[in-house]
Amino acid sequence: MSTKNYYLQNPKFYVAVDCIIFGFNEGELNLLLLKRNFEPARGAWSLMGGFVQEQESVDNAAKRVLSELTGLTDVYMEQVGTFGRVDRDPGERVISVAYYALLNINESDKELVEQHNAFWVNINEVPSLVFDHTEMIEQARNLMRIKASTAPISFQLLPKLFTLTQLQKLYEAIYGDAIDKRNFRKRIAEMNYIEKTSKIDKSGSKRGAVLYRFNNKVYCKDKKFKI
Amino acid sequence: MSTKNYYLQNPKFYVAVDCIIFGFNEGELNLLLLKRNFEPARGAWSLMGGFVQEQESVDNAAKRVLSELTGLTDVYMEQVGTFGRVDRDPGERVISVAYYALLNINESDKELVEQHNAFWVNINEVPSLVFDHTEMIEQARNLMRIKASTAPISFQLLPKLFTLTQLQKLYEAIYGDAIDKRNFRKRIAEMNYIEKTSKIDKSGSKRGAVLYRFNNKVYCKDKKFKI
DNA sequence: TCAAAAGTGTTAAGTTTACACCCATGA
DNA sequence: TCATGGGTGTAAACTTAACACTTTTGA
Repeated sequence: MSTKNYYLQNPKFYVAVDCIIFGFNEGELNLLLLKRNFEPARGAWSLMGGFVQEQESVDNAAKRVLSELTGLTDVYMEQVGTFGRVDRDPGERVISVAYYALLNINESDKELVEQHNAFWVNINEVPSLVFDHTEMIEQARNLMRIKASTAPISFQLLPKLFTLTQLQKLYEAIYGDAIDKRNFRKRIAEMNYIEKTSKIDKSGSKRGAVLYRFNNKVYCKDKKFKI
Repeated sequence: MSTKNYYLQNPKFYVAVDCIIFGFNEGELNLLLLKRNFEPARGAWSLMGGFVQEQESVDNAAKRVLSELTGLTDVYMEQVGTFGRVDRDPGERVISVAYYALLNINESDKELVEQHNAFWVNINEVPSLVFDHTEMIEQARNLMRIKASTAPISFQLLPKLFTLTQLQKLYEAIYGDAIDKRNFRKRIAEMNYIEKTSKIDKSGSKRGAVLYRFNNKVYCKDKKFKI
């Protein structure tokens, strides 16, 4: 068999990417979902997705699709997995690679989001979704939870300066469980790459809370993280 | 835009699966690798792979490809991830989904393995591989290590009856690190789904070692596992 | 009789959890 | 002056890690 035939005798497929986009605002973990104003499945809720093109890697397709919706580049993304059931998309056979993204809601382009008819939805109030998108979210959420407990990815969801109460609320939303304030702060105090600044946030309380910052350079020295 | 056009304007791709096949024998963790006697990259080492076909899911393609090489069905497999760099396969653009499989070497069909020019290679002595297969193995190994510490998947690599020394050697191979015998056995003793049998294995020592068995029904009751 | 693998408990160190009050401030 | 969120330490429970000798038996 020639090298050429080795490929030629096999079928080709549409390959898509779907993005599970996490955002955090006012103590709530949200997902950015589309209320589809296009076919197929017009009117239904879905993840933001798109097709892989000839001259882009699958990873880059995910970045492009995310940027089409949010205007953001350089966003933290991680592959969740590939969904390849024959009938997962009833219109055509499409193999889809899911990615999750973590971003700061306030940095996203609100106009673009509106144009796409996309909405931030509380992670505990996700509506029914097309195809296997519910399963994708489930897997993404589990992966993200595990990763967030062992690597400092949660800061992607926060502004550069944040209070410890914000950080704790975020972890409570990720884990879906309350965390003891003193134990939490004890653990944070041990990570010297979570740096106290001299700035105070007065928006959340009368007394004001110290603002902290994640210092990636310091983190890279030991790379130990556990919450 | 019509529903039809929605798909039609997009390109299609070859989609492959590649299998990272783990086996355990005589205290060693091995991978089943091909010394390719076919194009492309004839003569080079690679993972066993194959193309996804029209009427099969991606998961089923992985199962089929594994079974073509080993004769085995109902093997424990898990998706590692999708590798989609544009030039990852220099012959043609191919998007590949990697899976790892855990099986008992002695149950595999030795004739089929030989026909494919495949060999069991110690995991610490893996040769250079084609394309991005080295990276696939790296990821698979990490995933498997994490999974093996929190779910009873290691038994897939052992015969139905096994000694505690075998089990310990297996975990030492998975973690690449020595384990304290008494602490290990203490942990095993707490898992009452790892059942002592009345059988003795005399092959590994003069004295003989008690054979144990994994009882999945008992495991399913509490599903707690941690090694 | 001895070499080789099987089997067996205790203690110290470290980690995790539970828990309650004072502080600063703006309204 | 009081309601609100910010900030702080200790002790008990639990988990993990370190460690060495006796047993059995076939060669």
